[in-house]
Amino acid sequence: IGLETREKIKAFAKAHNYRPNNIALSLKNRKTKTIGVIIPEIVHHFFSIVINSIEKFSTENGYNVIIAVSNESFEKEVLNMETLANGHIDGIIMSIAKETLKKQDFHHIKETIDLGIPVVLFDRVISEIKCDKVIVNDKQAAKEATQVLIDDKRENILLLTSEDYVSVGNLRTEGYLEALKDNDIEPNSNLIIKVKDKKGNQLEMSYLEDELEKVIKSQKVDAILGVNEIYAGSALKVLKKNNISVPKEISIISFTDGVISRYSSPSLSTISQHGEIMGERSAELLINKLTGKTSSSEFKTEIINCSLIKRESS
Amino acid sequence: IGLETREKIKAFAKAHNYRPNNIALSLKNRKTKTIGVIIPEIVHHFFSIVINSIEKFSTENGYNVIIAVSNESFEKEVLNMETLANGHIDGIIMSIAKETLKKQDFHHIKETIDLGIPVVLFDRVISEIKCDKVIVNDKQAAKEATQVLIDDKRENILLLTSEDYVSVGNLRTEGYLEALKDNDIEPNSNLIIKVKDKKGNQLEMSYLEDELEKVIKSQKVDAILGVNEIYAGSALKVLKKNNISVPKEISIISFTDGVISRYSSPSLSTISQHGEIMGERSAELLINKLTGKTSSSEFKTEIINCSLIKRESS
DNA sequence: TAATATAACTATAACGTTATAGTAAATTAT
DNA sequence: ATAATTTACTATAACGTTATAGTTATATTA
Repeated sequence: IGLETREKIKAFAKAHNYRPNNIALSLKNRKTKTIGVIIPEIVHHFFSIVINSIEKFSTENGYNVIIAVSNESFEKEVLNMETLANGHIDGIIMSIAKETLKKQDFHHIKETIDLGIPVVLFDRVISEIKCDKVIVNDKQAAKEATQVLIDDKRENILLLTSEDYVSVGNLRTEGYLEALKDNDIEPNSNLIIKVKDKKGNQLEMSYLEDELEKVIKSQKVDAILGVNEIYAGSALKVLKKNNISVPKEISIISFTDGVISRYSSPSLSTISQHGEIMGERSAELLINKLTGKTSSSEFKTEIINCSLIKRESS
Repeated sequence: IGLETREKIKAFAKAHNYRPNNIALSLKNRKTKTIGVIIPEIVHHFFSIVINSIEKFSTENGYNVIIAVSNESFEKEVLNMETLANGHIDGIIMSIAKETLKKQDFHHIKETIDLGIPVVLFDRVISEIKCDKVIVNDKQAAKEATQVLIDDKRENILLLTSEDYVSVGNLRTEGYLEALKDNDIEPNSNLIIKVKDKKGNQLEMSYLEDELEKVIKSQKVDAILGVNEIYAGSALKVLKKNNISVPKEISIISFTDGVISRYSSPSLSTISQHGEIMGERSAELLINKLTGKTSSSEFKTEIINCSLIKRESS
């Protein structure tokens, strides 16, 4: 088409301020240029960082982001997937809800993949599903953090972790145990608190606080490893209440490098899971699949290295 | 249509696991059943609460939520609006970026409204635009909080606020000044720190910390009112560093009832803006417009009452 | 000038859905 | 048995876009 006519058409379009209808385009092209993200929680430092990063990378690459929140519920996750899969999106990035992990029912994810919709799992993943994944070297990071505590002559390290079915909590527990073993320290089951999930985390936290108070009154504890900063932040409150000085008497290291860690006092040493990188990598993996840059039958698992950020609590 | 045939058709549909294509439906019905949300930041307690609440209410009412982040940038906000307005969404809920407020350029919002797309503004709003709005009684809340401090015999109240063009910061400053006036306290301009926006809030915070340190060393200060919890949290760090006890020597009240306030020590007394309610009301106002429940030419401004949550810092 | 290439214009089908309307068949009422 | 009514079936157009292909007009080359 000649340059002149092309300009004329563009001018005409602008004059009549024409805007292409994206819905019609989606129908025609059979793609929506939209990525669906399903996360368990949005009011959560790590997840909001990841979303932010997904949104950023996707926008730069011409994709919109649509967000659905499962609120840790299996039913809502299934519903979200079905809604999104019905034509709204080209692909899905997700982190699995706790309830789904507990139920071990992943049919909705498999069905979506079978429908030809690429899925990328991040952080909370399962080996059973064949798809791209982005995870953190949880076990190694927990091991290293535990080692740091041991090197500081702390041998009675209390672990604040989640229930077993949460994959990341589990891996972190493994790392903790391995570090103990490597240093010939006998693990003490009284020093492992598995925080029970309760609907509404108010209850969850009071459970943690009660349990922790019991333990520090009956056992020698000179360090705490928390699998997230809410647990560590709550622990700090309990210690303060009992006039235990941190890090002198008990030092603390926690997963999740969020805002609590930075503004608590003493500020918490944390293990950063680099949510920005996770988000970016997830979006990249998905967009590569969507644009056909990578084969739709080969799957990659990217492992992000955590890093320990030393602050006042250790 | 007879019951029998209806069942037969449904059975057939299920057998062939038919799923209606939402894109085709959107094209046909000229509505997408999707709400666009544009916010300045997502890694931010207040905004993530609001989004969560919008998402929840919208899902319950059969709407999806698509999120765009302006990152406080005018250009990105305009871009986001245009993308969303091109057929992706039925209506928009937004909070205006700082840069946009500074520039006072709201053409993109007006154009969207002129296109027949309903817009609801929340928290950061502007009177110039005719649309539904959901705000908080910022001025009154700041006034009341200041009064609480004055009633506690604090007369040298330092205000940590944002630059003038941010409407909420401005209103909170007004409330503070009014409370002083009501109590015949002469406002002292040295006690008002307007935190400069810097790209990347690392710098922003060190500015705040430097300024605050200067003031507390040169002036008598016995209370601090912060317009958000990041400012208050940073202030707490400065006070701790200078061995000033909170709340004994200086008491603190802060806007934004987030996670910093709860886990800092002493925990911060805050003014909650009730993000859940804001989100829900915003979604409700928009959906009412979309479903034709309310006239498209009448606009409401809902005012949410803040509430003071007393903790250890005051 | 004829042959060829380039550009401009026009028409149709398709993406998946439903609303509309018309016809045919079955059922019910008179 | 006929009329009236309900139900079943069929066909077409429309939402806004582009790909495809065919036709006509203009410009370039031999």
